[in-house]
Amino acid sequence: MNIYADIRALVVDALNGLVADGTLPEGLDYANVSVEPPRDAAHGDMATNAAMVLAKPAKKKPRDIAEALAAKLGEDARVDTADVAGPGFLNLRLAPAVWADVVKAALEQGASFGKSDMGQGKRINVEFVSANPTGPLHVGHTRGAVFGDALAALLDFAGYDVTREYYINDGGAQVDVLARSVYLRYLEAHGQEVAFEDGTYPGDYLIAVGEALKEKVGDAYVGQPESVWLEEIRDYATDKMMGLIREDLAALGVTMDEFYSEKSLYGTGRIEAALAALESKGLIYEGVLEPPKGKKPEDWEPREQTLFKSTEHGDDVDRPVKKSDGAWTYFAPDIAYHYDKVERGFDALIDVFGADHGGYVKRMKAAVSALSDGRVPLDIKLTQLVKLYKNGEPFKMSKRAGTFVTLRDVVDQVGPDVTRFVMLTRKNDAPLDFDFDKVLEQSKDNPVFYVQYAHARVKSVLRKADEAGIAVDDATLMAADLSDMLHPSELAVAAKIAEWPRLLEIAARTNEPHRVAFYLYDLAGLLHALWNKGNEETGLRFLQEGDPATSQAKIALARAVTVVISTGLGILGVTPVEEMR
RNA sequence: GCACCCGUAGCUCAGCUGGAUAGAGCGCUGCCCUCCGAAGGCAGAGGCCAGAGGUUCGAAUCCUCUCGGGUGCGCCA
Repeated sequence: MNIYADIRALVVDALNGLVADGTLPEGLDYANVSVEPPRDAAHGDMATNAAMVLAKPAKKKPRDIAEALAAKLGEDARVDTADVAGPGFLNLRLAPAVWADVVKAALEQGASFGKSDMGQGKRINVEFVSANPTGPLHVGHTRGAVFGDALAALLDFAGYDVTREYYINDGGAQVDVLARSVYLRYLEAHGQEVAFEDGTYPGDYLIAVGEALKEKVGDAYVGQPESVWLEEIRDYATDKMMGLIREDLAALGVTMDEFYSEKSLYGTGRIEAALAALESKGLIYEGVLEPPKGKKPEDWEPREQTLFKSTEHGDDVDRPVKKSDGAWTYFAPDIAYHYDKVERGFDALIDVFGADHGGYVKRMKAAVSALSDGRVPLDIKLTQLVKLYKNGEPFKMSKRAGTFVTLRDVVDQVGPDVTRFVMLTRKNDAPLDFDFDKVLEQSKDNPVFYVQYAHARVKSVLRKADEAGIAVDDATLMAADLSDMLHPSELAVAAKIAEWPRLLEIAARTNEPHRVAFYLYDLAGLLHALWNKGNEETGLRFLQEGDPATSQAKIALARAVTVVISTGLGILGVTPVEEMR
């Protein structure tokens, strides 16, 4: 049940009625007609801009249309009043029964409340994390992981068929570096002194891998040249690293549907096939790129390369797919990978990258546009940096020394639920401050706590009601008489609940799961406000001593709040708590 | 030099395919509470939405330019 959609349908019906009786001309486009919550509650429950949007095409004054529309809408039982305001807004005040219905719908639909079919079962691929398989995930990856997983859940809830996918960069030079680093640890396991030069990974996490390798192959590789061991150690090490990464993701509660190997694209003709597809469209040529203006690289010299004419699809310059020595650039397998996604039949693609990859957005979009002839949209979401703090002090880390803060460090300290919620308290493209102490604080300043507390408070009421012998199962609550739910604080909560399906549609359409987190915070705030009012006006308390019927009506509203909070937290991947401890 | 992201209250940030008098938390000021319906409550001050043009009935939102911050810019993934 989406009350906004219902009322919009009502408005459209009324408009059609006006067309039928000749007040409005035929053939009007209603696309821009919207029904929204007004910014100021004094304006009513909902407002529509229909009169203003249609004034020009209908060649009528907005206020005239609004008044005619108001008369029609007033006939519906759901509309109490319809007032023309300002330049032609139509403010609607809805019948109390509408809010009662919303509460009941939430109870009836439970965990499905807010689900929609906007996705129409379309297949959508969300690629995220895709960290190099050279070590454990760090904080930056954590944000991408949480964002991608929540986005996937959000889209799933909105009716899409979602695939969560991880692209394993196991085909480039970085996995050779990994292999050499593991080899050093392997020698170390054999008691040798080794030095970690630049261009190797010094992190401690490879010690165990070196030792495990020794267990496996003994001294077979000691003193041997790279040609003997590189390939095998590389495969062995990337395997181990992916195991590590899967465990990290599991600790955060993230499960991928698909791990796609870059290496599987090599030597199988896949890259060649993707480029042939581009070539057949006349988008591949041999050419020489202009050096970037202003900042010219020291060793720049013109070279002929194989280029993808990405400028035909919105990029700024054409991009090389082959190096001057004939080897593929990293971009070539990326093209092949995205070609594969298109060929697997996805209707839409989403890539989640770190903000430092912002420079690749246009070329990836160009590639997908070209490969799918513009059929498959690709949205690329960038996640900004996470700045770590402890007690308000910046938390320094150095990747060179191998002392970076890992996903594990974060999850072990504050838990997966807190980690996930906090990561979504900012829009994806805004930097995020993460303070290890503040996120655990039990105070109103902490959104995680604030939302969980609202949920726990209601759960506590349900327990107390049960102890008092009042039935509070959903079936009973659904049957409660809500006609006395008239206090502004109660109606504000009900109205917020009514916004839930609409909020989800907006969040899914914009691919912005953070909106769910902000919404939950607002909803929790309204619940707390109502609760606080109950301190003074005892008639607003959920539990009314000796009056089961009234209690059940009040509790129905509260229970509906927990339905939305637990569903919302579920989308964010956070477990709602039953009580605060 | 070019591209992308960002610029909203003292601070950290929301702001719906363009909608009415631009919101929240912190901080600040004032009042209230000391009740396990605990982990505070209520109210108030505080804004040229970086700046200038443009489109529109209407712009924080869309377009152009300027300023400021971040990221990136062939043979690294």
